[in-house]
Amino acid sequence: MGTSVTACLGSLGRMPELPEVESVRRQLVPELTGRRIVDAWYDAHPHARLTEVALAVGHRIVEVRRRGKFLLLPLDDGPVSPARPLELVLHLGMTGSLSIGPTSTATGDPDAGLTHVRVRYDLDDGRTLRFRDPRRFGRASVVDADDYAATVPTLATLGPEPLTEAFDPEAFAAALARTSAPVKARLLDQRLVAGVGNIYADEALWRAGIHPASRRVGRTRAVALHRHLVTILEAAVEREGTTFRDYQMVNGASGRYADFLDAYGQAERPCRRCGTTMARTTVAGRGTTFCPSCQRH
DNA sequence: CCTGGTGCCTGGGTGC
DNA sequence: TGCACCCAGGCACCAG
Repeated sequence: MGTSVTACLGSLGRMPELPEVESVRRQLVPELTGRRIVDAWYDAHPHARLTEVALAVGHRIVEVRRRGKFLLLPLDDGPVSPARPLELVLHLGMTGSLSIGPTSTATGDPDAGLTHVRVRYDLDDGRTLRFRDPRRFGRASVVDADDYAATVPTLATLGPEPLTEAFDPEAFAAALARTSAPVKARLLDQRLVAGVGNIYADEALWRAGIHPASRRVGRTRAVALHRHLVTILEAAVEREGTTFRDYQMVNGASGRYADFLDAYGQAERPCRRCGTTMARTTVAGRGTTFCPSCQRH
């Protein structure tokens, strides 16, 4: 029961996109599945995106799922069976991370030496799940399962999971054809496809040879972009296991992961495809790196 | 409906 | 060494 080591299951300095969140999910499954939440505490900061956190108390975590960048923890009926099943929704934002470690009674320190803890859940195995979030961009909410429209808007309109058959190339191409916004803005807005953030948007657009600010992406290029998105996300999910362990900051990414990046963080370096100096601009309000030569509008 | 712009938040980096 | 400034960005929200 319990452990003296606090396992960190977070982003460790990189913004968590689908592969990072999937990695966290896989680490959480053996720790949290079947555990009952016996007590809760949360940060009362007025801008904290923490709602109904305490409703989880008394309920067991049935499983640990993921949709896009959201972690979804369905809860069992608990002591008082609610009209609808409850679900704990977690989003790591930019800087969020989760850890499982000793309870406050074991250490005398509620946060076990950790900084910026926003939520604590004491578990029935004598350990505590802690949600850390220095910049408060993440969220934690207990909501009615599968009824997100009023509670988690982005989740309510979330697009298909890119690593499932629900992510269809023809539907993706058709959706892109229907928009006039920059293609990168559409990749980031979570409705066309779930889980893509700034890093993988830049990477996929580079691979597909598409300018991030392009407002016209025809069927052929859209299908290529779809294929590259899947390939890149699959590769990133595979690499996550090692990325968390030997974490080192290099251009905002871990040591091993940095070698994998062709666009993100590569400004002023030669394009790995054509040698042109990579450029940096702003698209959809986000820092964007691209090759001005081989990524076309 | 769609689109683009702004604010939230704070650690870390830069420039003087 | 100290200090002011500014950037990173996922998502919510708002105006047009």
